[in-house]
Amino acid sequence: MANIREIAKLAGVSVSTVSRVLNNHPYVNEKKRAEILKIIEEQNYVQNSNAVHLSTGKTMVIGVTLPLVNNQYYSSIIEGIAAEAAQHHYKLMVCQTNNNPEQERSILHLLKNKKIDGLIMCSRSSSCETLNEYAGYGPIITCEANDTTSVSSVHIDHYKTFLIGMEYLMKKGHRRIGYCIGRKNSFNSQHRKRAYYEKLRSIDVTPSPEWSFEECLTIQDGKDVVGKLLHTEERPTAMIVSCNHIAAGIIKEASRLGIRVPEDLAVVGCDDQPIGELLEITTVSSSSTLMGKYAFEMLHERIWRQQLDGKKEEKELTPELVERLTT
Amino acid sequence: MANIREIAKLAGVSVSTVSRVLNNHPYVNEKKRAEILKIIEEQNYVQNSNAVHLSTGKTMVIGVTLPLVNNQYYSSIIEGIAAEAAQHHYKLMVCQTNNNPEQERSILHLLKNKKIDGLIMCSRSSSCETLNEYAGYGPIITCEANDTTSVSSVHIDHYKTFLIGMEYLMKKGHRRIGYCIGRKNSFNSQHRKRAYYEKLRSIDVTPSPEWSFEECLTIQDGKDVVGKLLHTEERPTAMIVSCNHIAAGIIKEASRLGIRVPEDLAVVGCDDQPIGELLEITTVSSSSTLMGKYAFEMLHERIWRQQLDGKKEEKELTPELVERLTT
DNA sequence: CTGTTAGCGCGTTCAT
DNA sequence: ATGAACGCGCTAACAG
Repeated sequence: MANIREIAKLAGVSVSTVSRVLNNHPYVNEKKRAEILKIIEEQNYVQNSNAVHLSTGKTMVIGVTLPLVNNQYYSSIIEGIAAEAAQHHYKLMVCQTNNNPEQERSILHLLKNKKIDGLIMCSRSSSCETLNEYAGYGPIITCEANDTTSVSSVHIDHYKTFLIGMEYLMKKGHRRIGYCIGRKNSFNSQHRKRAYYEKLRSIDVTPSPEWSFEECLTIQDGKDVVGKLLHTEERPTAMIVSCNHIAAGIIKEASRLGIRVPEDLAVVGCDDQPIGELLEITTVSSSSTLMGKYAFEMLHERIWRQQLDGKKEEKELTPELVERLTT
Repeated sequence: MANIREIAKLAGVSVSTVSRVLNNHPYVNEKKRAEILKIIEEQNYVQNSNAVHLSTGKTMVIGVTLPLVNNQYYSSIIEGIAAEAAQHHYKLMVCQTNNNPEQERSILHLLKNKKIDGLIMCSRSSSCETLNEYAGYGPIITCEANDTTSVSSVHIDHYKTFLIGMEYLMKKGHRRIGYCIGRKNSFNSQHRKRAYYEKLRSIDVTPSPEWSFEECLTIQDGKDVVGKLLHTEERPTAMIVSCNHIAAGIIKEASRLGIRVPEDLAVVGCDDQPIGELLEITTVSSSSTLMGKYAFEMLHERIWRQQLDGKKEEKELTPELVERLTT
C-alpha cells in the first residue's frame, strides 16, 4: 500500500506538507490541501499506525488487567472504561491474568516496551514493589485499594459497605449474623471483617466461628455454605455476603432444603451484579461501571499531565442499600 | 531509556549482533551473547515494540469486536479466544461496537492501518461488502454465519439447536409450543424460525401468531412475555427461547404469577449462559468458549498462511441437550 | 560468526 | 506557506 512519500510525489509536494494535511495542521494552502486529500482518497491511503506510534511515542491504547474476563463484576468495570475510552479515542487491550503474578508482570511489561500508554488493573496479584517499579514507565490505576506510594486507585469502600449491611440487618432485629467472603486475607476481606466484628461487638454479640465462611468464590461455594449451616449449633438468622452470585447459591440451596428466605434466613449481597436484581436479592453496593469510568478519567489525566510527579490519589465510591426480597 | 545502539556501543559490537541476541538468532558467539545479555540487564533495556512492529509488519495483537462487553455470551467467547491467544503470545484488543456500523468500521480500520494482525467479530452489523473490502487488509473471522465470499466463520447451528429443542418438547407431549427470539430478521432468527415451523407442521399443528415473541433482548422482555401469555386464547404449554436470560425472566415472572414451571409451562433455553445452570433451566446449546477457541485457531492459521487465497471456511458447532428442571 | 547499511513510515525542527 | 533532512528504534539482506 502507498506510503506518505508516494502521496507526496503524486501531489508534487513534500512529505511534510502531506503530514500537515494528515494531522490537520495549519499553514497549508487550501488548494493544495484539497488536492492532497483527493489523492489520498484515490490511493486509498491510510497512515501506518506503528510508524505514527514510533514517531510520536504514544499508542492511544491502554491496558486493562483482570483475573478472568467471564465475570460480571469485571465486565461491568470494563464497560465503564470502554465507554469513557471510546470518547477519548483510546483503544483497550484487555488482558487476563488468572491471578498469576507472572502473567501480570508480562502485562506491566507492556508499559515498559511502549505497547500501551497506561494501565488499569481491575485486580492485582503483584507486589507493591513490582507495581511501584513499573509505575515509572507509565501511569497505573488500580480498581482496588493498594498500599503503594505511587499508584493511584479508585475503589469501593468495603468497610462501609459491610457496615451499612450490618446496620440494616441489626435494625431488622437480627443478632446472629454470619458472613461469607472470598480470599481470606485480601485487603478487601480485612476491611469487611473489621466492620463485621465491630458491629456485632456494638450489640454485645460474640460471633461464633461457625458463622464465618471464607474462600467462597463460586455459586457452588454458596450452596455448600447452606449445607454447613444446617449442622451448626446456633444457626445464624442472617448472612452478609461479599458477592451476589454467592448469595444466589445460598438462596437457591436454601429454597431446595426448605429453608425460607428471608423468614428463616435473611441474605444481603454486597455487589451490583445483575443476578441480584434477577433473584431480588437485597444488596448494598456501588456501581462497578462508574468505577471503570473514574478509573479511565484518572488514568487519562495522568497520561497527559507531563510531570509524573507521582502524587498518589485515592477515590472511594460510596455504597448504597437496595432493599429487595431476601431481607 | 537506552536503545539498541547504545547497548551495541557498550558491548563493543554492532546493532545487528544485539538484534540477533534479542531475537534468539543463531550464529552468535556464546561469550558475546552472554556479555550482551549482561549489559541489557544492567541497562534495564527492553525493545520498543512500536519499532519492532514497524520493522516486522506484525503487531501480535488481534482485535475482537462485540456489541457490548457486559454480556455473558460474549464474555464466554472472549474467554475462549483469550486462553488460546495467550498460548500463542497474542494480545487482545477488545472493541465494543454497540451494534453501530460506524463504530464497527472504525475497528475494521485497525486492520488497514496495521494496528492489529487479524480480527474476530463476535457479532457484526456491517454489510457484506464492507466485510469483503476489509478482508483484503487482513484475516477476519466472524462468530456468526455470514454470507460473504471471503470471510470465514465459526458459528452455532441455530437451526439444529431449535430442531433438537422442538423434538424434545414434542416427545414430552407438547403440541402448543411458542418461541422467543431476539432480532426479528437476523440470520440466526430465520434459521430458528424455520426449525420451529417445520417441526410444528410435522405434527399438523398450526402455530398461533400469539405464540411467537420477537425482539426479546432483556430479562424484562422475558417477564413481559408471561404477561402477554396470560391473555392468549390458547395458551402454549411450552416455550422455546433463544437465550437463557430471557428464559430466566419468563420463569421468574411465571412463578410470581402462580404459573407452575414445568407443569403449566415448560421452558427450554438455547444458549450456555451460566444463569441456566443456576436456575436449572433445560437447555440445548453449544459451548461459546469453545467457539472462541476455534475462532482464534482459524484466525491464527490465516495470519501465518502466506497467500491470502481467500478460501472461505465455515465451522459449525453441534448443540447438545442438557435436561434440567424446567421441562 | 560479525558488521554495514538500507529500509520500515511518519513527525518535526529549521531554514527559507 | 513549504521543503530538506534528521530522528524514532529496530530488522534483515548482504558482504565479508
